Amino acid sequence: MNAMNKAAKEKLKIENLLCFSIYSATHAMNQVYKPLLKKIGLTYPQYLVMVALWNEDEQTVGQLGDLLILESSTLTPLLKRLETRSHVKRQRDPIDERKVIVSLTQSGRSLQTKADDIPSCILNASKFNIDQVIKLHEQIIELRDNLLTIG
Amino acid sequence: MNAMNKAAKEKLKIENLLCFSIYSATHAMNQVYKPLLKKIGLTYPQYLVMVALWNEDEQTVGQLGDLLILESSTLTPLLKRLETRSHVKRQRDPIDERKVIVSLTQSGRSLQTKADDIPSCILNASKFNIDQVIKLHEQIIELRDNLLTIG
DNA sequence: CGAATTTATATCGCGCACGATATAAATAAG
DNA sequence: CTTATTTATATCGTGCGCGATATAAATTCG
Repeated sequence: MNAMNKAAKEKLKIENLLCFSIYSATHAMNQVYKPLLKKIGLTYPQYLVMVALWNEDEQTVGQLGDLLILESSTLTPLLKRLETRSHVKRQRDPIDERKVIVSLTQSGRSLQTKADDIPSCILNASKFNIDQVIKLHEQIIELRDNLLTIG
Repeated sequence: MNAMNKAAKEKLKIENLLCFSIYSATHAMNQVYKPLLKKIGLTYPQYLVMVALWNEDEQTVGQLGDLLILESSTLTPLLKRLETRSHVKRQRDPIDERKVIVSLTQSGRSLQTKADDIPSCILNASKFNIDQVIKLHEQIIELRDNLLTIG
């Protein structure tokens, strides 16, 4: 192996690590969220759905899927679990019966207050300041959107 | 709500988005890897194990778990699937029968060549240059390790 | 209008990922 | 040496997450 190949290999290795760092950062993040969310009986993906609904109530499965970048095959069972715990209601749109409108119940709305301190706990755990967080966030969004626009 | 609270809410919202950006970036990354890995019949977590073994053959389940930050409850079934496809061999350490040593088969070694071009494909898809990748990688590793050192 | 196509959600199968627990080997303690 | 504890892996149950497919409503096209 010549120097050229070796340098190329190094580059590829570093790039490889980026994907692994994101992959393992997701798991780490989940570990921090888990005990906080356990108190209010939510998983992280369920929490994301609730955050989406707290921001804007009465969204269709499709809208939630577009926002969270998840398929109906992921959302439908998740939403059913949230419905079982009576945090959300699922009902067909009377105007377009193909759509299912997901809305908050009183129980779902009351969860918001209980979840209020979670973001600050996560920020503390990250040990990053706001500027770092904003910059990192922007870069990751850019990376993500680059990856998503392959086709 | 006063200005103070509003500013605080904004901060928390941005921080919230960081976690979501990492979460969705992981999914985006998986989408790019999937067609590339499909050609050689691996999933992304399986690919990570193979990369680990290509770097250093004959590692225990525990060593792989430490490296990839995964539990035995995740690795054992995954390694069994890799064994079924005859990419790896699993055998108890004769010196310490609690340990299971995972080693590459000829088939597993031959996969490395077939996987050679994957890292460059991912780098291209990211549309990032090496310097960006290195910096982003370092930040994410720092974030991840901060999150992992809560206890 | 009526058939073909598109759109929105749901179902199914498979592979993670982890917490809780089990099992068995190795080590420590008495 | 025997018992207790620790260590390493495996098993089980639950919840994602997605591709492939199904179903039914809405829209388009002839």
